[in-house]
Amino acid sequence: MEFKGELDVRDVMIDELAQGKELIKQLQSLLMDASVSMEKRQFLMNQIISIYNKALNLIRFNGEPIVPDPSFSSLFGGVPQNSPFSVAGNSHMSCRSSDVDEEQLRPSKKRKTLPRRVEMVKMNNGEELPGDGYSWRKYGQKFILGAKFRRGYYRCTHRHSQGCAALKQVQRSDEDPTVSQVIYVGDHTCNTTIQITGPSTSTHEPRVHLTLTQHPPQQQPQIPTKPQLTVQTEELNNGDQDKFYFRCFSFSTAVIDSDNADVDVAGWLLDESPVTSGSDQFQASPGKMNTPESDIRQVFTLEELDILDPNFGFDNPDLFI
DNA sequence: GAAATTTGACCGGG
DNA sequence: CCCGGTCAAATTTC
Repeated sequence: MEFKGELDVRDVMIDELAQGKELIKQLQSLLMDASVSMEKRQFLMNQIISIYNKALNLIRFNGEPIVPDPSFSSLFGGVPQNSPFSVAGNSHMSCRSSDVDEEQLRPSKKRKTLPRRVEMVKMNNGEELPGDGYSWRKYGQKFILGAKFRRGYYRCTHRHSQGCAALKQVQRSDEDPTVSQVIYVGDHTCNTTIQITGPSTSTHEPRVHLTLTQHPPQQQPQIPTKPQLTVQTEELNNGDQDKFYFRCFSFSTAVIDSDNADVDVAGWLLDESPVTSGSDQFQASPGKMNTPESDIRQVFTLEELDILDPNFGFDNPDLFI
């Protein structure tokens, strides 16, 4: 049997350690913030430990394959047992599947597969998967050897209408049934828009529109992308009544598109607590969200949002109730 | 009635 | 031949 050369192993190690460094930076800022939950910190710490374990193993075994823990089925790509998987409390903490793909550690004769992204998702009420911004159609489920729960197979709803080839697989964790591992396979090539119109009164037209748009990729994507959020505003002059409701997605990038300003907002939005209120003032049109309205929560007023501030950051934890 | 889900059959890679 | 992934008919939900 043949394994990757020393150079490849070195590259993988550099990747791993660089990622570890990034996570430590994240952890550092989380530790400064008292409002961040213990689980979230634990999650990051476990990720860091996992990465350093892998790097150590690479050094110890000079790139030879590390036997994955059998309690992680093939779905988990050989993530060590001390991975974040056992840690509850975080939705949509994601990592590139290549992080855990043993193909990185040895050459494969298998044909190249579609890009994959792996996410650990904490389910709402321990039962239902929070929405990810896409519309999916289930096409199968199967018991996988060694797993307690069936794996669900989903494809993009727009597979036939737009030829979108995106797939996802969902499997509940054996250890923590309130957590599911979601694997996104391939990228969306569909162009879908979900529009949410803000609250209106009898005397005013709606003033805020949230539009979730998935654009087809411009180039060959390396990993599946996430949708963009556009916040469009009109007549921002009504003080307290300008509250609106924000969907709990995780985004890699959101775009605020105001009358005269286009503001790019980088950062991740994380679902951290159960949704509580506000769904009665919410309208969705013309499409529908693929999660229940209870998944919508009031987050901030327009004033708080400070929509014209180009430095506005969605990753400010104070925004989230 | 259309759309979504369930479920057993089928297929192909290893 | 086994197993993971997909298909498609049947069934359920909206």
